[in-house]
Parts: sequence; structure tokens; C-alpha cells
Amino acid sequence: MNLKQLSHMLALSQTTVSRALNGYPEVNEETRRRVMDAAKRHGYRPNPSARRLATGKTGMIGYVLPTGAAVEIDPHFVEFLSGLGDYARSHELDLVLSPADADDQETTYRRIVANRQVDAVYISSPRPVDRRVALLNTLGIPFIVHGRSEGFGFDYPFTDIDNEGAFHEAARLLIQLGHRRLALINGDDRETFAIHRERGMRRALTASGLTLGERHICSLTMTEENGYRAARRLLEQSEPPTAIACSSLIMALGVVRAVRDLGLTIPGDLSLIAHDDVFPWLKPENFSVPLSTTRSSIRLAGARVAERLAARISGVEEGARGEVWPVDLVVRGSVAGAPA
Amino acid sequence: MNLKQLSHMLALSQTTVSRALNGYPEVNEETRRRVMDAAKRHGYRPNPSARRLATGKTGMIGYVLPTGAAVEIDPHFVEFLSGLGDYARSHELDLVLSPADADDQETTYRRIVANRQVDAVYISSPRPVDRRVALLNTLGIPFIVHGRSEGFGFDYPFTDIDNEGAFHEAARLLIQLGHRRLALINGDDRETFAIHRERGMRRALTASGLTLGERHICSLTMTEENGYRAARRLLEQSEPPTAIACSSLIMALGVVRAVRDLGLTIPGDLSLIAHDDVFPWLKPENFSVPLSTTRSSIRLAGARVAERLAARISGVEEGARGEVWPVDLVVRGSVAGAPA
DNA sequence: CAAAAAGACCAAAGCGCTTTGGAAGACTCT
DNA sequence: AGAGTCTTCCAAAGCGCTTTGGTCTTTTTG
Repeated sequence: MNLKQLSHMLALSQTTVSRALNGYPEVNEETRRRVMDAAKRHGYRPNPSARRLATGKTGMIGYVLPTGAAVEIDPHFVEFLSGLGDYARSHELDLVLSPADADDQETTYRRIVANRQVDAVYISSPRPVDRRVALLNTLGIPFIVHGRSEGFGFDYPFTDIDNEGAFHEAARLLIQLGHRRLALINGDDRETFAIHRERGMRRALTASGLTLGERHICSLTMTEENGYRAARRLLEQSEPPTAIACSSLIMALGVVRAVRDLGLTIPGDLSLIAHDDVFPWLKPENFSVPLSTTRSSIRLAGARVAERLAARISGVEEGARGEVWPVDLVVRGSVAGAPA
Repeated sequence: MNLKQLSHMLALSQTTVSRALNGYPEVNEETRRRVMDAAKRHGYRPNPSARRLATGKTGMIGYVLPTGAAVEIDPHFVEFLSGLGDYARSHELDLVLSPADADDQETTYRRIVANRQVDAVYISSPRPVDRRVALLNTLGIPFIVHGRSEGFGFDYPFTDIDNEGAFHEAARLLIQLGHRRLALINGDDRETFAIHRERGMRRALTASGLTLGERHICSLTMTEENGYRAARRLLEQSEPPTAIACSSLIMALGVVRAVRDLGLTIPGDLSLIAHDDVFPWLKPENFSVPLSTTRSSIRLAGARVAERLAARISGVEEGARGEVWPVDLVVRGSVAGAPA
């Protein structure tokens, strides 16, 4: 059932039927009702390919997926995706993942823009002065950055959480509890979020006349294993930290394992705070010692990004507004006063 | 730069240019070279929307993504996706995720098929007599099932691993080591893979005159937390198992934690074997006690599914062939003879 | 009451590609 | 030399939608 057939059986022109269906004003309400009704009754669905060709709109949002043997898509991506899906579903948007060589995403971005394959795209895990941001800005396709980049001469639209504030608060709490040797187990420090977290922590330490030494900071991809290694490295030093802030719950898993292996206890020997992206399958309250966290749902962020993308596609949202979400600090059993 | 312009500047018809580019035989090799050359020089890329409309081919493979507040996309999905992406990238295929209400995926499948939004789709986490398989079979779109369904009156194409064989071998090893009380911590037993694993384990037990009692089997979604709970339930019984087979490394993490909390040791008090889907971020050899596993890379499976989908789209593969991959049994420190 | 404006509809021209059904010329064969 | 066969190319017809530029009524306005 296509437009031609439908309009023929209604004894109307394709023009009128098309307009009736798409809500254009120049059609009699009575006629519109008739058309709508017939369309529903016969299960008419406009062919998206044809519509695309005519309008250039695809009803899809795009994401360039870095791939390659060495590249792993991490759980954060998925959870974010879930949120995006939540919103997309209720608005009949589809998501196109375009796999690209991790070292050459630019070509793929150019392709999907040139081909008009999607109406908008989003970027995740941005770095400072991220080339993708600059590229999309010149390419002129609607986009949102999940996270932040820095150091451009222009603004761009983003949705981010207050990573700096979160880790500032976490460190401040630990300091108030008497800790003097703090350590940070961070994510990949080429990414902006990690830089912001470090910055927040340093700011809190500096304010109390403390510092974050080279030996007290680790920066690794966020896996359980890396969490374990980092913790061992930190805790086996001559002057080990008495408190650790950790960028991910997955790494925290490794930290807990290391602490146990070393025969130490939480929070007796070590206070621990980790950032919680709110994974449904890994909850800080269910750690052997319930974990204190800085919490922000990455899933909600996904839904929000989808929402803003939709708004940009339809022209409701414009300009380069960035939004920064506050982060909750949730205190549980894993923090305590510094050991004597 | 579109076909019209290109053909005009070559003083050829659109027909000839189109054919030259698409490798049709009825064009002079010399001409073809000229065309190819000009196309490359001017960066001509056929408009995919137009091509879609004309051919019906989209160059995309689809996946219906179950979403909803209660639904979590699990890490297995992502790792599978990585593999799919690896293949898709090198063949210029894109992946379309169509979010759908988890309880009504059927509508979405019908939509993407009716709309010709993708050339092929895949299904994951199938259950016995999975409705999606039956639906796609009648809808007539190329598809591959990752995993297996059962109990239809027809065949369908799938790629699966030998879950039954894997857990049969695992159980057999444990039995040979003298274990008599085995337990299984399984995934959601509505899914076929879990059923197969249980079946394999029972077969091994039966062969030795043993049984798998109701009290020695848990079936839960595969999270760390559920692994912990299951292990505690099993180990706090009056006659606890001396060996556990576990369906996932993530659950095994929880099992290890439970064992420790109960003051037990691996492999002294408990032997443990888990299935390893080969996540780059969680490796069995790095567990405190290196974990024995049944191993099969879910990432490779993703690449294989993409490959078969591509083959089906191009008509190279046909029919309902199913393939079952063998699973490795990798023995590490977490198994030992049964305690006296 | 004639002129202008508004309302309701339509025919046809795209969008940019693929593919059908030739046609013209070059080659072979008897 | 004429008939048949390749080879190589082209004009034009889709694919199914949106949108432009009208037309024909009906209503409003000075």
C-alpha cells in the first residue's frame, strides 16, 4: 500500500493525502479525518526510503563506533545506550552505529554527514581539543557531546556531569575525616572527565595545604584488573594512602580485592570512594563493605542526549548551550576517620 | 556531485556511468577506467537514499534492542557488538539499533521489515520456541540467530556454541577429580543457552550415577550480586557442594566474594569452573586464584554472525544451516580434588 | 458589487539512483 | 554482400515520497 494507491482509493491527489497525513494546514479538517482514517485502516506507512530521498530526513541518529582488535566497548557505553534507547523508542527514532577504525573516525563522520545517513550524531568520551567536535562543528550536522572538550575558540552543545565538583567534594569529605595521604585511581587521563576529576581533587587538597603526588595517582582504563594493580601499587608503597578516590565501580572491585589480598580492611585501613555510573548489575550498596560513591546515572544522561538531539533535529533547540549536571555524594560504610 | 553531473562531465549517459561503477559487464574496460578515475578524483559517492529507493538495499543490518526501565543491556551484548562491528567496518555495513519495548518486539520487527529499513537482522538471547524466530521466518528477511531456539517444525540459520558439551566436559572433569556434590549457578533458565548448559551437566552426572538436585541449581540473571547470593545459598546448606560450575565470569566474581566471606578457600573447599565469554576487561587468569573456564569468544561470534549476514544479503549463503562451535575447557588453579 | 483574499485541492516536477528495452556500430560467418 | 552476433552505449521509466506553482471555489472587504 503506497501513497498512490491510497490517494486513488480516496479519490484525492497524492498531494492532498500527503499533506493531510503530515499535518499541513491547507487541507480541510473533514478531509484530513477521512484520510487519516483510511490510512490507519489500510495500515499505510510511508516508505522511509522515499521520504528520505525527498526530504533528506532519516529519522535516525548516528554514532561512530570505534572498533579494532585492541578496542573494547566498555560497559559505560552500553548503559548510556540504554538510556538513549529509552528515549528513542518513545519517539520512533532509530540509532545507527557506524563502525570505524578507532584511529580514523574522521572519514566515517564525513561519510555519514555527506551521505545524509543520519539527522544528528553524538560524541562520547571526548578529549580536550577533541578533533571530532571541531569536525562536526564545521560539517554543520546537529550534534551533542556527552562530556566535555576544551580549548576551542568556539562553543558547542554538550551534556556533562560535574566531575570536578564531585571529586572535589569526595576529597573534601576524606580530608575532613582526617585523611592526609589521599590517592586517585583515575580513568584514562587523555579523556576530559578524568582530567576534571583530578582537577577537582587537587583543588580540595590544595585548599587544605595538601598535595597529590605523582606516586599517588594512577590513570588506567577502567577495568577490574587495572583497579587491582593500581591499588597494589599504591598500597605497597612506603607511605601508602589512607584514602582512595576511584573513578569507577568496576575498578573499585579490583581495589577491594587488592585490599583483601594485602590483609587490610575497609574502612579500617583504607577509606574508599568511587564514582558510580549507576549500573543495574553492579551496585555499591552490595559491596561487602557498602561503598561510598559520587553518583550520576549515565543512563539518564543517555536519555537526555537523545532528547536534545531530537530537539535539535526538529529545530526546537539551537545554539551551543552546554549543561552540567550536579553529582550526588552518597556516603556509606567504606569511609571512616583516618587510622591513627 | 551526483551521477548526473558526473556523467555530464564525462560525456556519458547516467546508465553507463552507473554500470561502470557497479561493475556491470556491458561497459568497455577503457571507459570503466575513465569513469572510475573521474569518480575518485571528484570524490563522487552515490547517494545512499537514492540507491535505497531504487534497489531496496540499505547496506545496513538491524537489531531490535529491547529497552525499558527494567531492561538492562548486558556486557555480553556489547562484546558481541564489538565483533559485529569489526566485520561490519571492513565491509562498509552499518548497524541499526531499533529500540523496542521489551514486551513487544514483534511490532518493531514488522516495522523494520515492512519499511525495508535493513537488509538483514540478527537475534540474540533466544529462548526455546522463540517467537522472533518464527516471525522472521515468515517475514522472509535474511536473519541469523546467535544462539539456538528449539521446538519448531522448521529449520533456521544460527551460530551457537556447544553449551551442552562445554558443561558436560566441565562436570566430567569435576567428577573425575572426585567431586560428588556439584552445583550449577546458571543464567536465566528461560534462555536456551542456560537450558543446554544444565542439560550437559546433568548428562555428565547421570553417567556417573549422580544427580543435580533442586537445591544445587540456581538460575539468575548474570550479575556479580546474583553470583554472590547464589553461592551463599548453595554453600550455607547442610550438605554444600564441593564444586560449582558457573555460567558467567561476572557471576564468578560474586562466587569468589561469597567464598571469602564464608571463610572458605578455592580450590581447597570448593572447586570452581565458570564460562568465559572472553571479555577484555575481566580475565579468568587474573582472579586471585586463576579460574578454570569453558571458553568461547563472544566477540568472534559477533564477527561470524556479521559475516554470515553479509553472505545472506549478497545471496552467497542460503538455507537454514546452523553451526555449533566447540568450546575450550581451560584448566587453571581453581579446581582440585574433592576435599576429604 | 467588483476586487481581493482565503480555502481546498491538484498536476507535475523533483530527489538521485538503477534498470529495462532498445539502437548503433563493429565483427563474424556463410 | 547480407544476415546474424557481439559490444558498447543511451533514453527513459521507474522507486514512492514531498513540494512547487497553479486552478477553481468560496468568503471577505472597501
